[in-house]
Amino acid sequence: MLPLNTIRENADTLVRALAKRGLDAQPMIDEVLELDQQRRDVQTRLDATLAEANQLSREIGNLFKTGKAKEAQELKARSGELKELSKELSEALNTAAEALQQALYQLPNAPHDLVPAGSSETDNEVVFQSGETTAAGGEALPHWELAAKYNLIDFELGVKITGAGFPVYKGRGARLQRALISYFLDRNTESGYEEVQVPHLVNEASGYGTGQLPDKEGQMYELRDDKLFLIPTAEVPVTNMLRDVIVERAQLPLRYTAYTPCFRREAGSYGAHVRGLNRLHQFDKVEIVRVEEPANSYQALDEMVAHVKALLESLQLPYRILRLCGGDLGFTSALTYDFEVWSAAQERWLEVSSVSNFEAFQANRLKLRYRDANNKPQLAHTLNGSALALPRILACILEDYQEAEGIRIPDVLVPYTGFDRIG
RNA sequence: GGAGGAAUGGCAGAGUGGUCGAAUGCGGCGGUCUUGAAAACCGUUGAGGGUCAAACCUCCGGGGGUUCGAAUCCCUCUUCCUCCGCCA
Repeated sequence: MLPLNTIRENADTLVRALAKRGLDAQPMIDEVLELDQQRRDVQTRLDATLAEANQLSREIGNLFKTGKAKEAQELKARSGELKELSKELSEALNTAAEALQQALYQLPNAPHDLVPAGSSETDNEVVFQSGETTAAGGEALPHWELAAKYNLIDFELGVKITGAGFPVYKGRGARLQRALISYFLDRNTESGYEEVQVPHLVNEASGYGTGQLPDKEGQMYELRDDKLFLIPTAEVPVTNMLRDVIVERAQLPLRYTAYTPCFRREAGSYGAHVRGLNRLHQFDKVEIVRVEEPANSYQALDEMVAHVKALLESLQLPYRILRLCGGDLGFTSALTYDFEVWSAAQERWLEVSSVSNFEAFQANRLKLRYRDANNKPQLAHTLNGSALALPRILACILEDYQEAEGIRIPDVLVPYTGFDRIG
């Protein structure tokens, strides 16, 4: 949710920025400004009414104290009127505030200057590409065949237990995934991210805090009896740790890393391109989250990008970095870099990380603030990124590291796996 | 799951119907003193709305009610604590 004062002060800039999403935001902005004005008008009238009522109560109290009960009784009549009026105004205020809130919820974050205009992923900008993208050539097997061949992952078993998109990892496949998790957590921790273990179910307030709610509940699994949601990403519980918090400036930046499973309904996505590990309903991910002063948040974004780069370099996987265009940019993000790794057998790029700066968009919903140089509470900036998403990394390692007689394990992982090849 | 108790400012903790946004202590910040520091003393110190600035309004876990007036009384929800039961 864009902060109201940003909308009031920079309406024109916002409209121009939002145009990059292919959105004509002018009518929405106008509506917000009008609803804001209405809300304030009602608030002003309510305040005046309450002020008079408070004054009157004091007078009545004094009259009673000095034994002038009769005069006090007379004033009660006016008090009753004021009460009636304040009740009406209070309801009007709620209505106005609710309408404003709803309008604000509809507005996506304003894209940063660097975001290219564009309508789909074809308009994303490749900002970096590493070396060779062909590792194994025409003989390469896709990871689902490798997984079957070496008994690493059993997709059918997952179907039996739960359904499609819930694979069972076995033996060295399970061990390799666990190794990756540990490796990523260790590297993140070394870089100053504090490891946290968080709930995998979140309440509604948390869903609103990071922007999954309203409107996107269809993407999450919901436990209706308890009004809880399975997390689609660790971003939700981790960022919501800071909900309703005012952070001292000296404590910034806050840096967290968390490993969690992620649950996504992915309704409507089927077909060959979702085979194997490409798209799952449950997958593992190690996430990094930062809270920053606004002045530092883009430097922080660059650091996070550099960090994820270093992880991929250390695994020696071919990858590229995309700057998402306006049309592909997430609702809550101002600037996002996607990382994609080359899948040698499928001969396509697989997204393994998405690193975003949300600026004050989430903080505004979360009421996450810090004290500025004048000690005044201001909205902080939040950022997060995957470091990294496991299944696709696993898929690319299997495919890109395959040899005639098995699969090699990237050097950095060997201390974690305890073996240096599969097969 | 059963029975009790509690929820107040960064923390601790007063406050049971009227000038209480809230005593006091600790912590924080500023100052006096000091070569410097500590101690001591003085001052200051919640958030949001609103205003050029003020006035003013809201907030004592959430919601509702009683009353001219609620942190204080009533209802309800949530959370926490104690005891019992169950349990990884």
